[in-house]
Formats: sequence, C-alpha cells, structure tokens
Amino acid sequence: MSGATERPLRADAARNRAKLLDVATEVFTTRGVGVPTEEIARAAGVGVGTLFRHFPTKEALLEAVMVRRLEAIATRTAQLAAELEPADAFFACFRLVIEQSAGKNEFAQALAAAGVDAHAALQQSSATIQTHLAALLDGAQRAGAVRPELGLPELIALLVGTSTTMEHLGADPAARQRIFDVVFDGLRPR
Amino acid sequence: MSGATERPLRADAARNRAKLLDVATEVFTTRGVGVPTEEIARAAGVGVGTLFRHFPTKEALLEAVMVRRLEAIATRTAQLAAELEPADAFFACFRLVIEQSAGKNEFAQALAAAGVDAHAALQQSSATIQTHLAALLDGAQRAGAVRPELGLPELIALLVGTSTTMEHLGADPAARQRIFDVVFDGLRPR
Amino acid sequence: MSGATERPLRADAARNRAKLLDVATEVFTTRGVGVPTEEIARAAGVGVGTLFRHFPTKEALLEAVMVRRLEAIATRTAQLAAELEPADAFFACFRLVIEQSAGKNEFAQALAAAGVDAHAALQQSSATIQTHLAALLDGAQRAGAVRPELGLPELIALLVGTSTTMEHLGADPAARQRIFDVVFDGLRPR
Amino acid sequence: MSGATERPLRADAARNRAKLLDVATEVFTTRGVGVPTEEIARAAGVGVGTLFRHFPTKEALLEAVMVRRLEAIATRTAQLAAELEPADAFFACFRLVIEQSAGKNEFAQALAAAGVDAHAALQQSSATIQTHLAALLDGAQRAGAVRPELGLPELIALLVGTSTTMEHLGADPAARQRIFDVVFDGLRPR
DNA sequence: CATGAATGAGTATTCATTCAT
DNA sequence: GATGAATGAATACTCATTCAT
Repeated sequence: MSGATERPLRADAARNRAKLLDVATEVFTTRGVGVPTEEIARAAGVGVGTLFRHFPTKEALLEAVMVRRLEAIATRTAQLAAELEPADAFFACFRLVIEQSAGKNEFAQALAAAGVDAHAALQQSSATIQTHLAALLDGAQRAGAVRPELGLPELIALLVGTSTTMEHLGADPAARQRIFDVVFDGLRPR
Repeated sequence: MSGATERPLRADAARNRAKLLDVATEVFTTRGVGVPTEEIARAAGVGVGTLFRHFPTKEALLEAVMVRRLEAIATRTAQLAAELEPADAFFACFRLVIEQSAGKNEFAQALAAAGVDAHAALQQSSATIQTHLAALLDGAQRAGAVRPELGLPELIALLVGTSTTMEHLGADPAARQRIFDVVFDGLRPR
Repeated sequence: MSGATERPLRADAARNRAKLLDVATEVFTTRGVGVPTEEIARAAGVGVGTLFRHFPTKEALLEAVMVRRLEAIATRTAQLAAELEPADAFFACFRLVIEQSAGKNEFAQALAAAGVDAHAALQQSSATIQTHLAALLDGAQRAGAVRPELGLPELIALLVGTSTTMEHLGADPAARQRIFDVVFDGLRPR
Repeated sequence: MSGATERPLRADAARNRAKLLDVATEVFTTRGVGVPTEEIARAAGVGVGTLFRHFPTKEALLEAVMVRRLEAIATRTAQLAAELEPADAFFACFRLVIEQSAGKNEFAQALAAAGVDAHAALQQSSATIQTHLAALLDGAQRAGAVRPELGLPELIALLVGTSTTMEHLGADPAARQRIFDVVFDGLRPR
C-alpha cells in the first residue's frame, strides 16, 4: 500500500543502515541521546560520513530508531488484538508496550511526544499505534474490564509513566509484577 | 580546619545565592538541564563568575536545587504525617510529591537517582525523605490501606512514574484526578 | 547622533577586538574568506571562543572588517570632497577607493555587494559612501570633467572593476599609472 | 610509452565527458566553484565515480572547463584577427573576451591566473591566447588606435577588470555600452 | 567579592576522493 | 567502464569553567 519510493538498497548499504539503527537503538536507550554521532558510527563499524549518508541529521537517526520501535509495537499490538479477548488483549498490550519501552526515559516518551511536535514519519507511526490503543481501550471498557471514564490521553500518559516506573525499578521480576498488579487493578472499574 | 563548615554569608551574597537557586529551579524545571549557565546567571542578574563562586559546578547547582526541593517535600511530609491518620497521611504525601515534582522529567527523577549515584548532600536529603516515606508506607499498610507486599523501592518508582504520567497529561485537573484514582485504588489491598 | 548602544569595552577586550579585526583584514585580503576561523584566532593570539564572543559568526567578522574599510574610505572621501575642486575631488576619490580596496577581489567587491544582499551595518556604510560618490560624480559632471551620461551604478561597477584590474596587475607603479590614465581619460567627455 | 597520449574514448565515455564539461561550465559560471562535485555529476546524469574517472580532481575539472573556454576564445580571436583591420580586430576581441567571461568572477579571472600558477594545459591555452592578444595589441598600436605605452600585462589586467565591471553592472545593454565607451576611449592615444 | 572576557575541548555536518559492487 | 556507498579530515560554533580587572 505504501508507495515504494526507495529503490532496494545495495546489500552492504542495507547492512550498514541496519547496523546503525541497531547500534543507535542500543546507545540511545542505554546512554541517552547525548552520545556523539562519531561514537555511534564507530560502534557500527562505519565512518561518520556513512552515518550521515543514511540519516541526514542526528535527529533523523533518532526518529528512525523510534519509528522502528513504534512499528514493532504496532505489529505486536495488532496481533494480540486479533488473538485475544478484548480485555485480555488490552492488558497484554499494556504489558507489551511497557516491556518494549525499556531504557532511557527521554526515549520511551517518544510515543506521546510524537503526537505533539515530531516529524511526519514519527507522527504516522504514533498515530497508527494510538488508533490501535484506542480500539483496545474501547473494547476493554465495553467488556467492563476497564474504568469507563478513562480516555486515550490518560492511557498514553499511564503507559509512559509506568514505563518510567519500571525503568527506575530495575529488573527484579517480582517487583515489576507488583507494579503491574497495582496499575492493572487500578485500571479496573471500582 | 575551623569547626564551622560554612561561615555566614554576607547579606548580598546570600541574596545572590537565593536568587540563583530560584532562577535555576524555574529554568531547569521548565526548560530542562541543557540551558547554558550564562543564561541562568543573566536571569538571576549576576555574572557567571558569581554563579560559579556559589556553585563550583553546574552539576552542583542542579544538586542544590534538588536538595532544596527534597527538603521542602520532607518538611511537608513530616507535617502531614503528624497531622493526619496514617492512611490519609500516606496518600496526601503521595499527592504532594507528585505535585511538587512537576516539570521536566529529567529533573523529577532526581529523587530516585539520588539514592544511586548522587553526591553527599543529595543522598542525605533523599535518605531523609525515604525514611519518612518508609514510615508512611508502613503506617498505611498496618492500617490496611495499602497492599502489604509493596516495598519502599516500588513506592519510590511509582512516585517517579506517576510524576511522569502527570507531566505527559498536562494540566487538566479532571484527568489528573482520574490518574490518582487509578493509582490510589491500585495501591489498596485486593 | 548615533545611539551609544555599547558600553565602553574593557581595555583588554577592546585590544582583542581590534587585533582580531586587523588580523582578519589582513588574512581575508591576502588569502580570501576561506581561511578557518581557528587560524584567524590563533594569528590574533586568542582562542576561538574569544573570536566568536566578539563576532557571533564568521560572516559577522567579515562584515565588520568591510564596514571598517568602508568607513575609512568614507571619511577620506569626505575630506577630499571638502578640500578640492569638484573635478579633482572626483578623481582623487576614485584613486583612493582603488588603492584602499587592494587585495582579494571577493573582498573588494563588498562596496557593491552591500547594496544588494548584505546586512544592516554594511548597507549603512555602503549607502554613506554611495551618497558621497553620487555627489562627487555630480560635481565633476557639472564641472564638465566627466561624461554626463554616466550614472552611479556605472561608477561603482568601474570602481570594482578597476580594483580588480589593479589587483591583477601587481605593484608596478608605472603600470598602475597607465591604467589610471586609461580609465580617467575614458571617463572624461568626448 | 605508446606514442599516442590519449586513446580515442568510447562513444558513451566521450558523451559523458562532454556533458560533464557543459554542466560544469554552467554550474561554475552561475554558482561559483563551491558547488559540490556530486551535484555536478548528478546534473550531468552520471555518478561521481564517472566524474572522477574523467577528471581526477575537482581542480582538473575546473581547469578543463577553462581550457575549453580559452580555446573557444582563441579560435574566435584568430578569426577576427584574420577578417578585420588591426584596430577593429583589437576592439572586437576585447569585447569578445568580456562577453565570454560572463559569470562568477573567480572563474573569469582564470585567464590571468593561468599565466602564474596553473597547470600545463591551462598555461598552454593561456599562452596561445596571450600570443594572439599581443599580436592584436601590436597591430592596433601600429595603426595608431591604441596608446603605444600599454603592454600585454596591462591589457590582460584590463580585460579581467572590465569583465568584473560588467559582472557588477548586470545585463542592462545601454549601461554596458557606456562602460565600453569609457574603456575604449581610454585605450586610444591622447 | 562580583564581573564578564577568555579559553579550548567537544560536536554536528560537509565534501573531495576512493573503492567495492 | 559506470555506479554510488564509504571514508574521514576539516570547519563553524557552543558552553562549562577559569581568571584578569
């Protein structure tokens, strides 16, 4: 459906692009967006010039990283929505977004920020996810599994916030589960 | 060598220091920590030299700002603990921390970060608050108002996360209240 | 008449600013505008930061250099106009501009370029000179010493062009005089 | 080792080379020599690699462009010299050089610069033209149409300078003619 | 003590040129 | 031969911090 605007990249170029995205994802996630471009390029095993050939701006690189994340989430979200009952799908997706958003918070907040001030590609991805989320929320509310007064903005804010909560909590699975218990119970009516 | 660690500042010096803290609080909160020191100094009506005389490092300034915030929170927390029933005190303090932490998130996360990697002064303030929070949590759990399995780390992470949630939600009071409903209900047993 | 917008610079700052202007004039004139800012700063005995404190942009530095030149020319032009008969004043000024414009041509062309696309300060200086030139041209034409059909644009273009001619001719005074003979005789009626 | 320095280019290679020269001439003339090589290659419909196969250096491309121009001028100059009386030929050639040199000045100055610091091919072309110019100048001086004291260096400098004059004057034909009147009258004896 | 000028390491980005496809 | 991806040195500008006035 989407126009094939780009010619298929040469094999090595595609490899470099993918490597850059992987490295940038890792680096932005663990150390924030302040990391020098040169370092990202070096970690990807290419020169700075190559980085800037693929992403004309550091911001463009960041955007590409986020778009890829959001698209991955959108895909999984759609799967879950198709496979599960509304209520289960809603909570499964909530979990999914939280787990995928791990890492530096400035980064995880992309989902929300995209709606406001980001560039086209990001807004597109963000909008797609938000559509899915709205549908999931609505389904769960109709099924009586989520407080009816909550809107999409609150849901998104809660996703971002819970992601932050988890980030500060660390990896302990039991503790993370306790947070999910709190949030999920709080989301249910009454 | 002298017993007193700090001599009493001259009146104007004290005024400058206070003004710098006020301005820095405002600036860091609304525009993040990336703002140049010169701009902070100018906004405070002093030269950069003066800023660096009072705070030897930009980081030290940030720390001082946070310490002041934490101390204010600690004070109010103690008050509330003294005035209210345990359960009410707990929830009132939760609200208080969230409202006080408004602003750029990088900043709000100081509370938690302080426990991990921060400098002495910050750790001190943070520890004080954490002691209070631990007491409040314990009181509320004994009163049966909060899930007994939650520990201090989860509480702190939830405070940071909920602060982020609110930041992304904006100012709409009704929506903010809905978030408090979710989190507070979720915190309660069952 | 002009508002004293700037406070008097500190002695050292004024010295640095002047040194930077001198060095930049020399460097731009002999080697063109492509010379790195760092090199200019080093030649002036200051750090790059200092250069950029005084001139927020490389372009601003270039502009300042040109403004200073134009102002010097304007001053001398006014003197000559006051001291000499119209015809003599005109030719003396022509000579003056040519001699002062020595150096890389891109630079000498400022006079004309300023009228078109330059910044405020430059336009101001350029306009001042052009006013003087127009008066001189008019005087010389009334005195019958210059072809009446020539306008200010042609005069300015001739100044720039003759400057280029001289630049390519080098320093030989006899040859330069021969060029002046050609141009001055050509400017006269008939 | 083989006698012929250049083997005959394959048809497409020759086409590419010609296209590159055309495009580069246009681009250098209208936008200066700062234009990136990639852009020139793209405008010529080839890859950068091809550009660098034909011209090992950006400078070499610039040189080739200038050589072609100079050769064109040399050809026309020779024609004019053969067809016209010495005096007329001289002035016609002067005009010709000026009109052909239109465009960014840095470029037009090649003629003169070539004599000084350029590469072999350029010097060759330049020398050819200079020989022609010297002959024309001599003829016109013998015919009493040009001041006898002028030498070839002055003539060349005047060509470059007048080219600059025209460039700054723009396209207005009447104004351009007035400049020619000035210069040509100035060139004549007395 | 206050000031703000000076410093210079650090950073994003460009572009001539090389080389794998 | 042609292509365009890769390279990395080069460059303008920023900003925390120091120090002369």
